[in-house]
Amino acid sequence: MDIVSYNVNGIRAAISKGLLNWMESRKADVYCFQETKAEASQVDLSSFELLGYKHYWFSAEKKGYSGVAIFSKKTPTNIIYGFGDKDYDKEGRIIQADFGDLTVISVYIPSGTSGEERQAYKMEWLDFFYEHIAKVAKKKPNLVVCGDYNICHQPIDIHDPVSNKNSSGFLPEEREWLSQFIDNGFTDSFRHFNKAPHQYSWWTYRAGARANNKGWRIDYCMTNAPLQTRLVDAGIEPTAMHSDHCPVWVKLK
DNA sequence: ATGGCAAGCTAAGCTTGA
Repeated sequence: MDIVSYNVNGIRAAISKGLLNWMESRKADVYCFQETKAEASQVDLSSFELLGYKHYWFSAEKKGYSGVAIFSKKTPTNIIYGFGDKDYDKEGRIIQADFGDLTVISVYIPSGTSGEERQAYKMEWLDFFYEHIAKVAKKKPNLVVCGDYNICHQPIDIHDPVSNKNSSGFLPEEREWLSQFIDNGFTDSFRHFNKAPHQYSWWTYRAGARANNKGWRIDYCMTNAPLQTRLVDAGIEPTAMHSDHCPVWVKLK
């Protein structure tokens, strides 16, 4: 099972930059997308269907904002759109697909960069999400939680940990939250296989950051403990250029 | 310390993003 997570920063923009051709050659079993910034009805779905993908969308109430989706070769045995919470579901940030005994979640954790209010919301959201995942994990033994976490875990995961020590996405309380999430039974699959520094999944569009690899690793494929023996490999794919993020992936046997 | 780029809404500039 080859699972890819990709914050596409607007799926319509990504399509115009060749997302379909990339998906066709990448041939993943499952694509978890974030920041689709569209309703399914705004996209030519037949082009994805021609590639053999079923598609499931959970969009925000606000047009052109946020939104997650799961695309898969196999038809899921079950799909859950959102948390099942009226308030937390307004921004379209989580979708779950079960494939038999394997459960895949695509999540887009809020950014806290646009001000104190949104940072506070992010922290509150993280607590809610943590409890939600704990509940899902009780029912679903094999769980992959893919997405844009908007948090760098360790100094190795960011190009400049010193100047960013007060930046949203690298705050001590966010990093501590991610440590607890991992301690509670999840594996950062990329770090499990790759110990090297300078491996990122997001770069600002500004100031040639990507060309200079001045990035952040904020996208993760987290796998729970029962999947440990099924981990085959994990990686990031910075050559895919349809977004300010790049795809990250995990392979399970 | 500041600014720098892009997507999308809505129709020139605003919001959000990290």
